[in-house]
Amino acid sequence: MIIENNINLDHIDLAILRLMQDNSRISNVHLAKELEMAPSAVLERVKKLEQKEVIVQYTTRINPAAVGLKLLAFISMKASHSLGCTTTATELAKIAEVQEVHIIAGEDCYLVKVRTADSASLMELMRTSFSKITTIVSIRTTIVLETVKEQQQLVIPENKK
Amino acid sequence: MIIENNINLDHIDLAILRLMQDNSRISNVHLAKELEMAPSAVLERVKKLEQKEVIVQYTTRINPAAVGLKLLAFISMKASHSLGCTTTATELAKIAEVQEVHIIAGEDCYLVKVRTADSASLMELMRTSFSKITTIVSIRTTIVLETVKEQQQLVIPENKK
DNA sequence: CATAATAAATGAATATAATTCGGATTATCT
DNA sequence: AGATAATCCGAATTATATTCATTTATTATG
Repeated sequence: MIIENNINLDHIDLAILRLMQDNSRISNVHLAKELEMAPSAVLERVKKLEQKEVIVQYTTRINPAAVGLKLLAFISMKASHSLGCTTTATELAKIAEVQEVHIIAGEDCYLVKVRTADSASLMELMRTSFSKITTIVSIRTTIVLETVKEQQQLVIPENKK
Repeated sequence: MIIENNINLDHIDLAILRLMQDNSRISNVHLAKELEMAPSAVLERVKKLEQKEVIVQYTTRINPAAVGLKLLAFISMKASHSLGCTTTATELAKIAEVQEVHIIAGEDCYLVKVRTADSASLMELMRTSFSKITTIVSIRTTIVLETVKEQQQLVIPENKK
Protein backbone atom coordinates (compact mmCIF):
# COMPACT_ATOMS: atom_id res chain seq x y z
CA MET A 1 0.00 0.00 0.00
CA ILE A 2 1.34 3.36 -1.05
CA ILE A 3 1.17 6.33 1.24
CA GLU A 4 -0.51 9.13 -0.64
CA ASN A 5 -0.14 12.06 1.73
CA ASN A 6 1.09 13.18 5.08
CA ILE A 7 -2.23 12.76 6.83
CA ASN A 8 -0.75 10.21 9.23
CA LEU A 9 2.41 12.15 9.93
CA ASP A 10 2.43 14.54 12.83
CA HIS A 11 4.92 17.30 13.46
CA ILE A 12 7.24 14.94 15.34
CA ASP A 13 7.41 12.54 12.41
CA LEU A 14 8.15 15.44 10.10
CA ALA A 15 10.89 16.66 12.44
CA ILE A 16 12.41 13.17 12.44
CA LEU A 17 12.30 13.11 8.65
CA ARG A 18 13.97 16.51 8.41
CA LEU A 19 16.78 15.47 10.71
CA MET A 20 17.31 12.09 9.10
CA GLN A 21 17.15 13.54 5.62
CA ASP A 22 20.08 15.76 6.47
CA ASN A 23 22.01 13.01 8.23
CA SER A 24 20.83 9.44 8.08
CA ARG A 25 23.59 8.35 10.45
CA ILE A 26 22.36 10.57 13.26
CA SER A 27 22.27 8.49 16.41
CA ASN A 28 18.99 7.66 17.99
CA VAL A 29 19.97 9.34 21.24
CA HIS A 30 20.89 12.51 19.38
CA LEU A 31 17.56 12.41 17.57
CA ALA A 32 15.85 11.96 20.91
CA LYS A 33 17.70 14.94 22.41
CA GLU A 34 16.72 17.16 19.49
CA LEU A 35 13.10 16.14 19.88
CA GLU A 36 13.20 16.14 23.67
CA MET A 37 11.87 12.63 23.83
CA ALA A 38 12.99 9.26 25.13
CA PRO A 39 15.19 7.30 22.68
CA SER A 40 12.83 4.34 22.82
CA ALA A 41 9.88 6.44 21.71
CA VAL A 42 11.86 7.94 18.84
CA LEU A 43 13.08 4.53 17.73
CA GLU A 44 9.54 3.25 17.60
CA ARG A 45 8.54 6.15 15.37
CA VAL A 46 11.48 5.59 13.05
CA LYS A 47 10.58 1.91 12.70
CA LYS A 48 7.03 2.87 11.85
CA LEU A 49 8.20 5.35 9.22
CA GLU A 50 10.25 2.54 7.68
CA GLN A 51 7.30 0.13 7.80
CA LYS A 52 4.98 2.66 6.21
CA GLU A 53 7.62 3.21 3.54
CA VAL A 54 7.69 6.90 4.20
CA ILE A 55 11.39 6.25 4.61
CA VAL A 56 12.46 4.56 1.38
CA GLN A 57 16.18 4.10 1.93
CA TYR A 58 19.17 5.21 3.93
CA THR A 59 21.83 6.07 1.40
CA THR A 60 25.26 7.59 1.06
CA ARG A 61 25.84 10.33 -1.47
CA ILE A 62 29.16 9.77 -3.16
CA ASN A 63 31.12 12.27 -5.22
CA PRO A 64 30.66 10.79 -8.71
CA ALA A 65 33.98 12.16 -9.95
CA ALA A 66 35.76 10.38 -7.09
CA VAL A 67 34.73 7.03 -8.55
CA GLY A 68 35.44 8.04 -12.12
CA LEU A 69 31.90 8.95 -13.18
CA LYS A 70 32.46 12.16 -15.07
CA LEU A 71 29.56 12.14 -17.49
CA LEU A 72 25.96 13.01 -16.79
CA ALA A 73 23.34 13.11 -19.51
CA PHE A 74 19.62 13.57 -19.88
CA ILE A 75 18.01 11.66 -22.70
CA SER A 76 14.58 12.45 -24.11
CA MET A 77 12.97 9.53 -25.87
CA LYS A 78 10.00 8.79 -27.99
CA ALA A 79 8.63 5.29 -27.96
CA SER A 80 6.08 3.46 -30.04
CA HIS A 81 2.80 2.51 -28.29
CA SER A 82 3.99 5.25 -26.00
CA LEU A 83 1.12 5.40 -23.56
CA GLY A 84 -0.50 2.38 -22.04
CA CYS A 85 2.54 0.19 -22.46
CA THR A 86 5.05 0.67 -19.70
CA THR A 87 7.52 -1.94 -20.92
CA THR A 88 9.86 0.63 -22.44
CA ALA A 89 10.15 2.45 -19.14
CA THR A 90 10.54 -0.81 -17.26
CA GLU A 91 13.36 -1.92 -19.54
CA LEU A 92 15.08 1.42 -19.13
CA ALA A 93 14.72 1.19 -15.36
CA LYS A 94 16.59 -2.10 -15.35
CA ILE A 95 19.78 -0.44 -16.58
CA ALA A 96 22.00 0.34 -13.59
CA GLU A 97 23.52 3.46 -15.15
CA VAL A 98 20.03 4.86 -15.61
CA GLN A 99 19.34 6.84 -12.47
CA GLU A 100 15.94 8.17 -13.37
CA VAL A 101 13.11 7.38 -15.75
CA HIS A 102 10.22 9.78 -15.93
CA ILE A 103 7.14 9.71 -18.09
CA ILE A 104 6.58 13.28 -19.14
CA ALA A 105 3.92 15.47 -20.62
CA GLY A 106 4.68 16.87 -24.03
CA GLU A 107 5.90 15.58 -27.34
CA ASP A 108 8.56 13.28 -25.97
CA CYS A 109 7.58 10.26 -23.92
CA TYR A 110 10.38 9.67 -21.48
CA LEU A 111 13.04 11.64 -19.76
CA VAL A 112 16.00 9.54 -18.66
CA LYS A 113 18.94 10.52 -16.50
CA VAL A 114 22.12 8.54 -17.11
CA ARG A 115 25.53 8.62 -15.46
CA THR A 116 28.62 7.00 -16.95
CA ALA A 117 32.38 7.33 -16.83
CA ASP A 118 32.68 9.30 -20.07
CA SER A 119 31.13 9.80 -23.48
CA ALA A 120 32.67 6.59 -24.76
CA SER A 121 30.95 4.55 -22.10
CA LEU A 122 27.68 6.36 -22.79
CA MET A 123 28.02 5.32 -26.44
CA GLU A 124 28.80 1.81 -25.30
CA LEU A 125 25.71 1.82 -23.09
CA MET A 126 23.58 3.02 -25.98
CA ARG A 127 24.92 0.34 -28.29
CA THR A 128 24.56 -2.46 -25.78
CA SER A 129 21.50 -1.54 -23.73
CA PHE A 130 19.31 1.11 -25.32
CA SER A 131 19.48 -0.43 -28.75
CA LYS A 132 17.97 -3.62 -27.36
CA ILE A 133 14.82 -1.77 -26.39
CA THR A 134 13.09 -1.93 -29.74
CA THR A 135 10.15 0.25 -28.75
CA ILE A 136 12.41 3.31 -28.62
CA VAL A 137 11.77 5.32 -31.76
CA SER A 138 14.05 8.30 -31.31
CA ILE A 139 16.31 9.82 -28.72
CA ARG A 140 17.78 13.23 -28.03
CA THR A 141 20.76 13.35 -25.70
CA THR A 142 21.67 16.38 -23.65
CA ILE A 143 25.11 16.37 -22.08
CA VAL A 144 25.61 18.11 -18.76
CA LEU A 145 28.63 20.42 -18.86
CA GLU A 146 28.53 21.31 -15.19
CA THR A 147 26.31 20.49 -12.26
CA VAL A 148 25.74 23.47 -9.99
CA LYS A 149 23.38 21.75 -7.57
CA GLU A 150 22.31 18.16 -7.14
CA GLN A 151 20.47 16.88 -4.11
CA GLN A 152 17.29 15.03 -3.33
CA GLN A 153 16.50 16.88 -0.12
CA LEU A 154 12.78 17.42 0.05
CA VAL A 155 11.26 20.57 1.41
CA ILE A 156 9.22 18.89 4.09
CA PRO A 157 6.19 21.02 4.83
CA GLU A 158 4.66 21.72 8.20
CA ASN A 159 1.65 19.67 9.02
CA LYS A 160 -1.69 21.43 9.21
CA LYS A 161 -2.75 19.76 12.42
CA MET B 1 40.64 20.31 -2.93
CA ILE B 2 38.34 18.33 -5.16
CA ILE B 3 38.92 14.67 -5.76
CA GLU B 4 39.05 14.13 -9.50
CA ASN B 5 39.24 10.40 -9.85
CA ASN B 6 39.44 7.12 -8.02
CA ILE B 7 43.21 6.89 -8.14
CA ASN B 8 43.41 6.90 -4.33
CA LEU B 9 40.61 4.45 -3.80
CA ASP B 10 41.45 0.77 -3.61
CA HIS B 11 39.03 -2.11 -3.93
CA ILE B 12 38.28 -2.05 -0.20
CA ASP B 13 37.26 1.62 -0.34
CA LEU B 14 35.06 0.88 -3.31
CA ALA B 15 33.48 -2.05 -1.47
CA ILE B 16 32.78 0.21 1.50
CA LEU B 17 31.19 2.76 -0.81
CA ARG B 18 29.01 0.13 -2.46
CA LEU B 19 27.75 -1.15 0.87
CA MET B 20 27.17 2.28 2.35
CA GLN B 21 25.52 3.55 -0.78
CA ASP B 22 22.92 0.82 -0.41
CA ASN B 23 22.50 1.31 3.31
CA SER B 24 24.11 4.22 5.06
CA ARG B 25 22.96 2.97 8.44
CA ILE B 26 24.86 -0.27 8.14
CA SER B 27 26.73 -0.84 11.39
CA ASN B 28 30.47 -0.66 11.42
CA VAL B 29 30.74 -4.23 12.69
CA HIS B 30 28.54 -5.47 9.88
CA LEU B 31 30.68 -3.58 7.38
CA ALA B 32 33.75 -5.14 8.94
CA LYS B 33 32.26 -8.63 8.70
CA GLU B 34 31.44 -8.15 5.02
CA LEU B 35 34.96 -6.97 4.34
CA GLU B 36 36.56 -9.50 6.68
CA MET B 37 38.45 -6.78 8.51
CA ALA B 38 38.63 -5.40 12.02
CA PRO B 39 35.95 -2.78 12.81
CA SER B 40 38.61 -0.25 13.80
CA ALA B 41 40.30 -0.49 10.41
CA VAL B 42 37.02 -0.05 8.59
CA LEU B 43 36.10 2.92 10.72
CA GLU B 44 39.38 4.58 9.88
CA ARG B 45 38.73 4.13 6.18
CA VAL B 46 35.22 5.51 6.44
CA LYS B 47 36.50 8.60 8.26
CA LYS B 48 39.04 9.12 5.52
CA LEU B 49 36.42 8.82 2.82
CA GLU B 50 34.46 11.49 4.65
CA GLN B 51 37.50 13.73 4.99
CA LYS B 52 38.39 13.34 1.34
CA GLU B 53 34.79 14.22 0.51
CA VAL B 54 34.36 11.07 -1.48
CA ILE B 55 31.41 10.59 0.84
CA VAL B 56 29.36 13.75 0.48
CA GLN B 57 26.43 13.05 2.76
CA TYR B 58 24.47 10.37 4.56
CA THR B 59 20.89 10.92 3.64
CA THR B 60 17.44 9.41 3.97
CA ARG B 61 15.31 8.96 0.89
CA ILE B 62 11.76 9.90 1.70
CA ASN B 63 8.69 9.06 -0.32
CA PRO B 64 7.81 12.52 -1.68
CA ALA B 65 4.10 11.74 -1.86
CA ALA B 66 4.13 10.85 1.84
CA VAL B 67 5.00 14.44 2.68
CA GLY B 68 2.63 15.90 0.15
CA LEU B 69 5.08 16.58 -2.67
CA LYS B 70 3.18 15.35 -5.66
CA LEU B 71 4.65 17.46 -8.44
CA LEU B 72 7.97 17.03 -10.18
CA ALA B 73 9.04 19.21 -13.08
CA PHE B 74 12.05 19.79 -15.26
CA ILE B 75 12.57 23.32 -16.45
CA SER B 76 14.80 24.28 -19.36
CA MET B 77 15.96 27.85 -19.23
CA LYS B 78 17.77 30.32 -21.38
CA ALA B 79 19.63 33.13 -19.67
CA SER B 80 21.27 36.28 -20.88
CA HIS B 81 25.08 36.43 -20.63
CA SER B 82 24.58 32.69 -20.53
CA LEU B 83 28.13 31.51 -20.37
CA GLY B 84 30.75 33.03 -18.17
CA CYS B 85 28.32 34.36 -15.65
CA THR B 86 27.24 31.74 -13.19
CA THR B 87 25.03 34.00 -11.12
CA THR B 88 21.82 32.71 -12.69
CA ALA B 89 22.71 29.16 -11.73
CA THR B 90 23.79 30.25 -8.27
CA GLU B 91 20.52 32.05 -7.69
CA LEU B 92 18.57 29.01 -8.85
CA ALA B 93 20.60 26.78 -6.56
CA LYS B 94 19.55 28.84 -3.56
CA ILE B 95 15.90 27.87 -3.99
CA ALA B 96 15.14 24.94 -1.68
CA GLU B 97 12.56 23.39 -3.99
CA VAL B 98 15.16 23.29 -6.76
CA GLN B 99 16.81 19.90 -6.44
CA GLU B 100 19.14 20.14 -9.39
CA VAL B 101 20.71 22.80 -11.57
CA HIS B 102 22.74 21.68 -14.55
CA ILE B 103 24.50 23.71 -17.19
CA ILE B 104 23.87 21.86 -20.41
CA ALA B 105 25.17 21.71 -23.93
CA GLY B 106 22.73 22.76 -26.61
CA GLU B 107 20.45 25.68 -27.22
CA ASP B 108 19.14 25.98 -23.70
CA CYS B 109 21.44 27.04 -20.90
CA TYR B 110 20.16 25.36 -17.79
CA LEU B 111 18.23 22.30 -16.84
CA VAL B 112 16.51 22.59 -13.48
CA LYS B 113 14.69 19.93 -11.49
CA VAL B 114 12.00 21.20 -9.15
CA ARG B 115 9.72 19.44 -6.69
CA THR B 116 6.66 21.06 -5.16
CA ALA B 117 3.34 20.06 -3.62
CA ASP B 118 1.29 20.68 -6.75
CA SER B 119 1.04 22.82 -9.87
CA ALA B 120 -0.32 25.73 -7.87
CA SER B 121 2.76 25.78 -5.66
CA LEU B 122 4.98 25.52 -8.73
CA MET B 123 3.26 28.60 -10.13
CA GLU B 124 3.71 30.29 -6.79
CA LEU B 125 7.40 29.41 -6.82
CA MET B 126 7.77 30.81 -10.32
CA ARG B 127 6.07 34.02 -9.39
CA THR B 128 7.98 34.52 -6.18
CA SER B 129 11.40 33.06 -6.88
CA PHE B 130 12.17 32.54 -10.55
CA SER B 131 10.78 35.88 -11.59
CA LYS B 132 13.28 37.58 -9.30
CA ILE B 133 16.14 36.17 -11.34
CA THR B 134 16.20 38.78 -14.06
CA THR B 135 18.83 37.07 -16.19
CA ILE B 136 16.35 34.33 -17.11
CA VAL B 137 15.16 35.02 -20.63
CA SER B 138 12.83 32.13 -21.28
CA ILE B 139 11.71 28.89 -19.70
CA ARG B 140 10.12 25.67 -20.84
CA THR B 141 8.50 23.55 -18.16
CA THR B 142 8.07 19.81 -18.49
CA ILE B 143 5.76 18.19 -16.00
CA VAL B 144 6.47 14.64 -14.89
CA LEU B 145 3.37 12.47 -15.14
CA GLU B 146 4.90 9.44 -13.51
CA THR B 147 8.30 8.51 -12.18
CA VAL B 148 9.28 4.95 -13.01
CA LYS B 149 12.73 5.04 -11.45
CA GLU B 150 14.48 7.58 -9.30
CA GLN B 151 17.67 6.86 -7.44
CA GLN B 152 21.13 8.29 -7.27
CA GLN B 153 22.95 5.00 -6.76
CA LEU B 154 26.18 5.17 -8.67
CA VAL B 155 27.54 2.24 -10.59
CA ILE B 156 30.83 2.08 -8.75
CA PRO B 157 33.45 0.60 -11.06
CA GLU B 158 36.17 -1.84 -10.16
CA ASN B 159 39.54 -0.31 -9.68
CA LYS B 160 42.23 -1.09 -12.23
CA LYS B 161 44.90 -1.78 -9.67
C1' DC C 1 68.36 -4.29 -2.35
C1' DA C 2 68.08 -2.88 2.18
C1' DT C 3 66.03 -0.01 5.30
C1' DA C 4 63.87 3.99 6.90
C1' DA C 5 59.53 6.22 6.85
C1' DT C 6 54.74 5.98 6.23
C1' DA C 7 50.40 4.01 6.18
C1' DA C 8 47.18 0.54 7.50
C1' DA C 9 45.46 -3.20 10.35
C1' DT C 10 44.75 -5.55 14.67
C1' DG C 11 42.74 -6.55 19.17
C1' DA C 12 41.47 -5.32 23.61
C1' DA C 13 39.53 -1.83 26.63
C1' DT C 14 36.27 1.71 27.27
C1' DA C 15 32.60 4.74 26.10
C1' DT C 16 28.19 5.20 23.64
C1' DA C 17 24.34 3.75 21.64
C1' DA C 18 20.58 0.54 20.21
C1' DT C 19 17.07 -2.31 21.61
C1' DT C 20 13.67 -4.47 24.59
C1' DC C 21 9.76 -4.48 27.42
C1' DG C 22 6.71 -3.72 31.48
C1' DG C 23 4.21 -0.19 33.05
C1' DA C 24 2.49 4.70 32.88
C1' DT C 25 0.45 8.15 30.21
C1' DT C 26 -2.09 10.22 26.62
C1' DA C 27 -5.15 10.27 22.77
C1' DT C 28 -9.25 8.49 20.34
C1' DC C 29 -13.71 6.67 19.73
C1' DT C 30 -18.46 5.88 20.94
C1' DA D 1 -17.43 9.05 30.94
C1' DG D 2 -15.30 4.89 29.97
C1' DA D 3 -13.08 1.70 27.07
C1' DT D 4 -9.61 0.88 23.65
C1' DA D 5 -5.67 1.82 21.32
C1' DA D 6 -1.62 4.29 20.65
C1' DT D 7 2.28 6.44 22.39
C1' DC D 8 5.75 7.29 25.63
C1' DC D 9 8.98 6.46 29.40
C1' DG D 10 12.84 4.50 31.92
C1' DA D 11 15.76 0.93 33.33
C1' DA D 12 18.12 -3.25 32.00
C1' DT D 13 20.41 -5.62 28.53
C1' DT D 14 22.71 -6.20 24.35
C1' DA D 15 25.31 -4.42 20.76
C1' DT D 16 28.17 -1.09 18.64
C1' DA D 17 31.40 2.77 18.17
C1' DT D 18 35.62 4.55 19.34
C1' DT D 19 40.26 4.81 21.06
C1' DC D 20 44.92 3.53 21.19
C1' DA D 21 49.18 0.95 21.74
C1' DT D 22 51.26 -2.49 19.07
C1' DT D 23 52.06 -5.13 14.97
C1' DT D 24 52.13 -5.63 10.10
C1' DA D 25 52.37 -4.14 5.51
C1' DT D 26 53.46 -0.81 2.03
C1' DT D 27 56.12 2.72 -0.08
C1' DA D 28 59.95 5.66 -0.87
C1' DT D 29 64.77 6.36 -1.08
C1' DG D 30 69.86 6.05 -0.55
